[in-house]
Amino acid sequence: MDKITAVKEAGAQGIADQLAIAIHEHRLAPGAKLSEDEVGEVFGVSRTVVRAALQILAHDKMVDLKRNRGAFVAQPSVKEAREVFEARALLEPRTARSAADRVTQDDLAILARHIEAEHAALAADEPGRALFLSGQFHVEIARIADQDTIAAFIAQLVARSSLIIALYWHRRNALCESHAHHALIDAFAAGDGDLAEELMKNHLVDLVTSLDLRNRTSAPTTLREALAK
Amino acid sequence: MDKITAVKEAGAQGIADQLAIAIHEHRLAPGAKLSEDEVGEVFGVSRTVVRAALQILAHDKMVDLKRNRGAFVAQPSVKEAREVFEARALLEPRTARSAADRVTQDDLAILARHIEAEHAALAADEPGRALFLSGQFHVEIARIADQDTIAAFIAQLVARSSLIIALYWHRRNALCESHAHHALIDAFAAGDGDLAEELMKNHLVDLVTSLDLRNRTSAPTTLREALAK
DNA sequence: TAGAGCAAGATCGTATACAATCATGCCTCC
DNA sequence: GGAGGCATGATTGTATACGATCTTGCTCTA
Repeated sequence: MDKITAVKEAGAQGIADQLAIAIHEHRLAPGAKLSEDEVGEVFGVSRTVVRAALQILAHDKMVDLKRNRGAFVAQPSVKEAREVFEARALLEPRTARSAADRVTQDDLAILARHIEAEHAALAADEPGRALFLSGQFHVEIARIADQDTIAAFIAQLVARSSLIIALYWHRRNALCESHAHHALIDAFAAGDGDLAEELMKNHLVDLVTSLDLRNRTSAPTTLREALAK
Repeated sequence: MDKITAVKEAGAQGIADQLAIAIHEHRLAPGAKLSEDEVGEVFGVSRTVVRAALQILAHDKMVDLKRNRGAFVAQPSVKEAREVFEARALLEPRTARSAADRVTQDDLAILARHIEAEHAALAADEPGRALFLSGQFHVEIARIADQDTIAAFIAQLVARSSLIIALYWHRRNALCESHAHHALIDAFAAGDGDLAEELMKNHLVDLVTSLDLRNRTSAPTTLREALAK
């Protein structure tokens, strides 16, 4: 309730942020319908501002806007999933290197707190929130590199990655992420750009290989899949 | 008139596209005001859809939305300009390599037509249109690489580059672009990914060095600049 | 005469009302 | 009994009206 009034003051962007976090934390599953009336009622605003929020999310590819049908949480296809991680592979390693060159003690403390919060979320049995924080870790690195433009791209790609993980997650090794992030912090602390770039590259490869991206389950195959079973 | 009715059917995205092209072709200068009423009257739609179009452009950083003030064509800062070309340097060379591996005869013909149209625009004394086509050449390469996600990023970066060029263009050597693009086509035709990647890398460096990004003229310095003169 | 306060105009932000479109269930006809 | 068509309900698309905020020019006072 308190959160909602704060959101109302922030306008459409605030509502978009709240919805994005809910999607990011897997509290809204891919394919879920976001009715304008319903969302508006929840946040206590009219459809006008809800529509603006949904447009923001649609532009970030987090929801699909179907004409005269409504807004649905996006269901990235296998091709889209590959493309997202392809883009991350181009952007993030070099950005991690830049971050290693510019990182400050304050930045290191912030990153450490991120990991701490992630562990706390896992301990509290909130895996969705842990995943969200794990993603924010990557965005924070771009911020440290002082690259706002690239950071915006990475933020979008991380959010889409969350949807991809919701759809295609296969291996259940939640711990590997933390180790990779810890190793990155160590590389930052040592100011080792080469190592940071390499670690990030490998970390992204690990992420992709933990997914099941064989071309069987495409986006609009839900009904066919139910049939096959 | 004919164009406007077509846009009206395309809705907000159509209006956003038209405005984006006008900005891209330097027919709308950085800082120009885009009044909702005025735009709505021009396209024959209400403010509702105009607002949606302006939001799309704002999300792509082509217009600045100032609360209770209105929408203005963006004026990228020097920092933003550097960041845009930094991002392009990360994305485009590797994408050019992928394109070289996947290019077809049809693709080569399309690229050739792009350059042809660019020359025609220059001959017709439409340098803005030539610049627009020159940018689309880069987007087309991402499309050839079959990377829709990266292509969307590059499209945004190219559009922002157009604003940056409008603000910071220095050297007046319009021909170098065509040569670089011709060389890229040759590399594609030869299927030489290494060469394509290197050519694109150098091409982007050339673009940056043709700009004057010394930190004197920041975004909100228009009045101070007028004073100094 | 210069500056501060105020008021009027313009423009944006939001809500609501109406129109258009699509999905779904029912009815009729074959 | 099944399939096609139609009507109804729900939901989105668009326009318009009203309220909030900012700009700007005027006036009054020191």
